[in-house]
Amino acid sequence: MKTKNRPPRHRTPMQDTEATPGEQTPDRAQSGSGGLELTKGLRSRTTRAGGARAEVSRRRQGSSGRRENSVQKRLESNERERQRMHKLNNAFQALREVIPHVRADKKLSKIETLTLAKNYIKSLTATILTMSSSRLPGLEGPGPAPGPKLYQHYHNQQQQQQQQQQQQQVTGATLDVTEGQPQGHLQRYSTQIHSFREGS
DNA sequence: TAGGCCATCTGGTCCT
DNA sequence: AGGACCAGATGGCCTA
Repeated sequence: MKTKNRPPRHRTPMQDTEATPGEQTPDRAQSGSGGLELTKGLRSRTTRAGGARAEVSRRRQGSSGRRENSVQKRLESNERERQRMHKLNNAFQALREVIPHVRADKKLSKIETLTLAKNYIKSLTATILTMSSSRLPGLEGPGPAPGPKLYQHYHNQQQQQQQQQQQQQVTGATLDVTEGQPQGHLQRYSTQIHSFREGS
C-alpha cells in the first residue's frame, strides 16, 4: 500500500477564492484541465467528448458578451463543485478519524475508509449483539430488552444484503467481505485493517 | 515506468 | 432558473 500523506499541492489561479479552514488544499496546479484561465481548460479538453461539446456550445454562443457570461457561470459552477468536493473530503477525513486502523501515519484512501467503516460498524453491531446474547431467545421475554429487536433488525439486514448479493452477483469487490455469522465480523475487521496498512 | 489515488473541470440530469 | 449531484475525462503526484 502506498503513502497518501503527501504535501498539499499548489493552488490554481482560480482557486484563490479561499479555502475553508480545515479543508484540503486543492491541487491541480498548472494541469491541463485544472489550471484555469477557463479558456485554457476548455482548449485542453477539445479532444474529449465533453470538450468537443463545449466547443460547439461556445460557437453557438455568438456574441462575446454572452460568451463571457457563460464563462462566468462556468467559473462559478466550478467553484461550487470544488467546495462540494472539499466538503465531501472533510467528511471522509472525519470518518477516518473515528475508525481505528493500524498505521496512523498513513492516510487511508477513500475506498479503504469506506470499507473499513462499513466493517467497523458491523463489528460493533456484532459486539452489541454478543453482549445482549443472553436475551437472544427472549423475543418472548419481558422487560426493556433492546437485544432481540436489534438482533432481528440485524438479521433482516443480513438477509437483505444476501439477497442483493445473489441478485447482483457482485464480482471484483476484493475489499468487500462475504457476509456470514455476526461473530466473524470483529475477526474480519481486525484482519482487514492489518492487510490494508501492513500488507500489500 | 506502470498503476493507484486524487483534484479538478465539465456537461448532463435531477431537485427545489 | 439555479444549484446540487453525478460520472467521465484528464493530468499530477507518489510508490513499488
